[in-house]
Amino acid sequence: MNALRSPELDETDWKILAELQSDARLSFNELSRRIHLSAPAVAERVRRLEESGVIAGYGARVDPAKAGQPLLAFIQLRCSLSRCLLKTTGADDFPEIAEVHKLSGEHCSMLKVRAASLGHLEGLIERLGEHGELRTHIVLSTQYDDRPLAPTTPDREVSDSAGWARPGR
Amino acid sequence: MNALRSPELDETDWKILAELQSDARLSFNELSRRIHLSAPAVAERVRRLEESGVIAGYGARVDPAKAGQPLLAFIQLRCSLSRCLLKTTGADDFPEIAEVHKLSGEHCSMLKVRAASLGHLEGLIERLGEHGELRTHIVLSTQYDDRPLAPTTPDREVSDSAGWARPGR
DNA sequence: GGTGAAATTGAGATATG
DNA sequence: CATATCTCAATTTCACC
Repeated sequence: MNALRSPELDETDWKILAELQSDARLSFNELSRRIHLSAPAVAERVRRLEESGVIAGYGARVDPAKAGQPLLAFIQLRCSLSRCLLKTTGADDFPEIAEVHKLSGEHCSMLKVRAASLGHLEGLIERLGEHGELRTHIVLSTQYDDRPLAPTTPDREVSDSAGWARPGR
Repeated sequence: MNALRSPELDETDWKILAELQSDARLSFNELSRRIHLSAPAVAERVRRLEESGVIAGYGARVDPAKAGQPLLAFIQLRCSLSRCLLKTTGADDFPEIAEVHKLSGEHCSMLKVRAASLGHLEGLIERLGEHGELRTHIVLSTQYDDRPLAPTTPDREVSDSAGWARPGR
């Protein structure tokens, strides 16, 4: 179910990912033109990226505001350890929940929710309040939403092991 | 540049959006089959959804962990009002920033960032710290990430105006 | 990884029920 | 507005260099 080796992505792979993240419907022809490679070569790379799971899928990006849900909020849930949300009730009961992350710190969860109106958001918060104490941050505006994943600059990763040499030799 | 009327999305539109969010590469034929409509009708609806901006685009979903950036964190930035991030320095200098939201409350911003390692994250936090006091929440695990936008259940929106009747009559 | 050609597939338009 | 069919164009994929 997993790729064997670490999916080391080279520069070409990142070019492909950049193009495909901004337009999932590019044909191999067009894609090969943009990154200056032959179509079969690109197809092979894309196939590998899909199989290894780096590319998880292709989806339409829906503008929440244009779709009638202009309000965005982050909600921190401080719930008793095992009675967290999604254990007592599925998240399917809350279509307005876009993301759920388990946080370090005080056994909290971070929710990202969307709502159609302040009234709607108020009701949602009330329903969520039953699962624990919560702290709500209402978003006033969004500068960047879901920016495409870009390669990490390798020059800064060196400090990961705090400069220790490998014990090998 | 804008649609004239409010983009009232009916049930069929939401079916289309659901399918397209989970698979952006569906052909009109396949799509029409799934929602039980004719291909031309579907094509017309999709065209309208694109033109009105409800569908903002189509993109590949990249798995950050599989792409070498397994760490996720939320960072609240408490910066002096006008010297907020993205005014002194562009966000292009920070490829690891996935989202930037301006928050209500204490003039804060909410950042969502991804990193390759704890060392990488540490360096990022240091660099961000120059823009103001910050509070970091490291994500331990993610239950839901970017769930597809779903229609808001209309039964709860009624309470928006707190039950007041229209003054018309 | 590049090049070529053949086969499959989907888009668009038209005419009809 | 749904259906059917047709045509055209585009892309995928294969075999070989």
